[in-house]
Amino acid sequence: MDETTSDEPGAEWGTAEGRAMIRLLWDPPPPPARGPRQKLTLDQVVAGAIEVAHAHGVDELSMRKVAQQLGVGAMSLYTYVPGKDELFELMIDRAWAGRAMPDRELPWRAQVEFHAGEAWRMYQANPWLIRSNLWRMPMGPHVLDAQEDLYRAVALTGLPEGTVGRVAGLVESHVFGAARSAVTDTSLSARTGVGYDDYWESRSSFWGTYYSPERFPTMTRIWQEGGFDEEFSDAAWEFGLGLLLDGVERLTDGDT
Amino acid sequence: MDETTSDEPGAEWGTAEGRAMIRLLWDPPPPPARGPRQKLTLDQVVAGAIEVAHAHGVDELSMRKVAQQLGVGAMSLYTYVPGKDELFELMIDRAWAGRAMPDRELPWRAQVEFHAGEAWRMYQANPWLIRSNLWRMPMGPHVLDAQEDLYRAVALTGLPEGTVGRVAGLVESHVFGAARSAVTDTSLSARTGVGYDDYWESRSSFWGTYYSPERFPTMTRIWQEGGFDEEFSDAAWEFGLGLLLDGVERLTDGDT
DNA sequence: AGCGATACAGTACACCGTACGGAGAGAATC
DNA sequence: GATTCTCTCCGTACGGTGTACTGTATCGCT
Repeated sequence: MDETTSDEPGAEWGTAEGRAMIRLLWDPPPPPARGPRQKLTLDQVVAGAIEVAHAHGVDELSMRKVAQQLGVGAMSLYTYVPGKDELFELMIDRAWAGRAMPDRELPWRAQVEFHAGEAWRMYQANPWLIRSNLWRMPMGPHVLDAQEDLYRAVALTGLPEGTVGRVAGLVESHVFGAARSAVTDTSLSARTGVGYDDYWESRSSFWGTYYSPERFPTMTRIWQEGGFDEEFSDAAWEFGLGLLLDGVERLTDGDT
Repeated sequence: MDETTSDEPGAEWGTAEGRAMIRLLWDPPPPPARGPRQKLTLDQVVAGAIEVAHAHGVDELSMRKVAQQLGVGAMSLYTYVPGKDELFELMIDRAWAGRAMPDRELPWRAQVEFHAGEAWRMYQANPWLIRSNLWRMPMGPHVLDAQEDLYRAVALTGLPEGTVGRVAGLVESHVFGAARSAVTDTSLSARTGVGYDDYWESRSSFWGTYYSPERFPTMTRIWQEGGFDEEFSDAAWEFGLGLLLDGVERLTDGDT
């Protein structure tokens, strides 16, 4: 930690750290001119980390495991990356790199729906994105490109700028929430070895002992009507998105 | 990983674990009849853990710290609680216990908005709820009571059961997402010692070096119009909720 | 009084992120 | 060609984590 705390206030080291991270995200890693050749590339390190997250789950993601996966010593990773947090930011930006962009000829609603679908795909393909408390959105090129394009699509509505920002945030946030539910459920299933239906049975002591239809009448009614059956399918989040975009359409109609 | 795969299918140990957790959540802790008197109560343990989470942040929450806070040895906690995960589930249910219920005489929309406001308050008062990857919604009495009441309020719309479940989920998920943004931002500020505006300045190398208005025209426009200024206020999530409930109202109108 | 169950807590183990320092590789300089 | 300087790789170590195990002290019951 060379903090180099000079006379300037504490904002300074934040800059140094931030600059290093930004450079890591935006610049291709400069090949080491002087010393011995590197055994790996930054891309390989990030890919290896993602592989570990896929194989063992994000909770098991550790520098030692990543290093083992790549066939190097644990401390060697620190020549590619300042630390685990930074490695994780790179993983996130790489996941966002897989998001396709919608056809710009489509109407705005179709474009926004396309973006939401891509986000959903991304979370399904990379569940480790959701199950981590390390996550703050990095200012990586792929993240920003995708966000910019979503903003652009929403801006086609002609709504004022502030509203465009909010609506785009709502769309991302909504898909994230739906994915969080789905991933939490499936990862729970994987961990306990029981599926969605079995899970409730396995806690049947609860239903017999503590649950009473008198205390939870609405939940009971919804459950009886099968309202919880397709909770974690595509239909669930598409329904919510539809509601949201209906609201947006109403905004645009009243606007003119 | 001792899976103890006996002749019964894997649901078996899940049951034992689950039953213990459910009992912990729903039954007052049985006072130990036989041995020496306990120095603490389960409630005190949970309260101490929450205190630690508040004081040091959820990342610093550890069994040793909780024990120290309570003036006992680390291992003594395990006589009250099977492990850290279970303790955390108890913390969550306790947080939900603080959620007030709306006046049942109000129209459904006001009741739902009240619930959303309570959820927002809860997340603001307990930021550790959001910054943890341990979180899966426990089937605790306070969680279920609050959810039941939200379902009840949504059901006042007269929508079909499946839709009621989805809308309620959307409301909770929306507030959670907004709170996640807000909490992530403020905790980031606390950690780096720089506020929202300063943060961007501290990464100013990015704006000068890599950001180009040509690549991100919409973001630039929104930023210029001040569209990102009040991102983390109450207005932000209330706007989204309004959009959502507008969509719901449209559903009910078309229903009759 | 003695027995058996139980709470408390010390020690230990495996694992984590990462600071530090040494050994060796290879380009740049003399 | 010899030297110097930089940089990679990695072994070791430190302080932290959750928690299994074990021993001891304490209490209610017989």
